[in-house]
Amino acid sequence: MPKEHLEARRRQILDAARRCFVRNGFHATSMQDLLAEAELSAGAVYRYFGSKDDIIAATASEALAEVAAAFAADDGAPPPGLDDVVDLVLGVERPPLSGSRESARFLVQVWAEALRSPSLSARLKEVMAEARGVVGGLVARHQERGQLSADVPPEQVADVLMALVDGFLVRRAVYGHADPAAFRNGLRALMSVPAPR
Amino acid sequence: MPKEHLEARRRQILDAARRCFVRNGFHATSMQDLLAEAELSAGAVYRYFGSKDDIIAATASEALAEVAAAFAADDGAPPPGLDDVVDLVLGVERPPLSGSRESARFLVQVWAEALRSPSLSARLKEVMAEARGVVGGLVARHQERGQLSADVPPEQVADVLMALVDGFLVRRAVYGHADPAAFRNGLRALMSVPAPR
DNA sequence: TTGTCAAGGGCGAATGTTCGTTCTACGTTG
DNA sequence: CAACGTAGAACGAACATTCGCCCTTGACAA
Repeated sequence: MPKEHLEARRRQILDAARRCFVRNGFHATSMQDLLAEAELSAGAVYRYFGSKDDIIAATASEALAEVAAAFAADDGAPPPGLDDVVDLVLGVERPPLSGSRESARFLVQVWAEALRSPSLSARLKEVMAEARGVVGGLVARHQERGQLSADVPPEQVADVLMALVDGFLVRRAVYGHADPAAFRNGLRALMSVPAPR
Repeated sequence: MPKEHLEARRRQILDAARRCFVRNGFHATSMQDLLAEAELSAGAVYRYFGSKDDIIAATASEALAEVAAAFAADDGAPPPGLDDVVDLVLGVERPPLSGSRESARFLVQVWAEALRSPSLSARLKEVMAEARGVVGGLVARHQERGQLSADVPPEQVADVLMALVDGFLVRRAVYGHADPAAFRNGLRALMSVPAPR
């Protein structure tokens, strides 16, 4: 009886917490908000988590794990077109990262929280460093095939691609209007600009 | 006596508030933190601002005004190279927007806060819509000169450019390592990718 | 089958703290 | 002396967290 029930309760709490945090941010969400959303009492929740900070850390960590998984899944995959990389990472077809506007909103909150939590910041940098490696590898393979000028460090291109993803997430979370197809279209156009001067 | 002194006090409070908010976020900053940073008493601060929310709104609004000004300054300017647009907007030479890591951090906090404040969200969308118009205009002029394929709506390209800026800000704020020159370099490489397939 | 008991999950009022805000008394200045 | 700014103690509300009690559950003895 215990094992699976305990895990289910934990999930119930984390899911409720995520909904609250998406709606109101970490620090503007009170424990009472969270308890109401989870339909649980204070005593019950505190049996599973030691403090509110623990719950914040757990939800944030889970979200980052999803991001890491989304990038790791592309590692070693047959090298797609370079803008397909963006597609993948925008999660047009890959649910975890881009799930919906809620995921984007939550990630923005995580960024903000990482600005004041050293441990969260460390974990975030870790995840992004790994992702940079994966994307950098894809870029390098394109360079070997001559589809991209080879005299620029692959990491620099990877940084730009990942910044595009972050920027897209911001637009989806904050501004609302973020159509992946239109975005891809714009990027495609940008990628065909001739060298300057 | 009154006029300029009042304005100076207001500035003193807003500057202190900004420092606090950058350090700890809006809601994890207490009034006492703020009072200590401003070296003022509660009574003094509440003479200038009605509530903590007013202070949050004022600092956020000020930051957005700086962003708007940075974009507006480029309107009607002689059309630079398309990656120069990115330079401008990254603020390599334009202090207000990119000032430093602190500005980027503060903007991330503003994004997060906009997720729960309708009025701030509205103001943010307003500013970004205007910026989109400016950048879209620059893109359109490039299209007229044949420097960019003309069969794509300028706004779509503008969205990508602005997402790049947002993404760059995230990286500067959160991950620390964000060298504008390297970024520009990576983007330059990306912009010379031949058409796919 | 039925009665008993120990264990533990769950509850929600109570707790002490900290929050944002207000109020009154005290300089300071023109 | 009047008027204005400022300070800091004081206030109620709301916060995160704790604590003692209830109820359910499963094993076991009768």
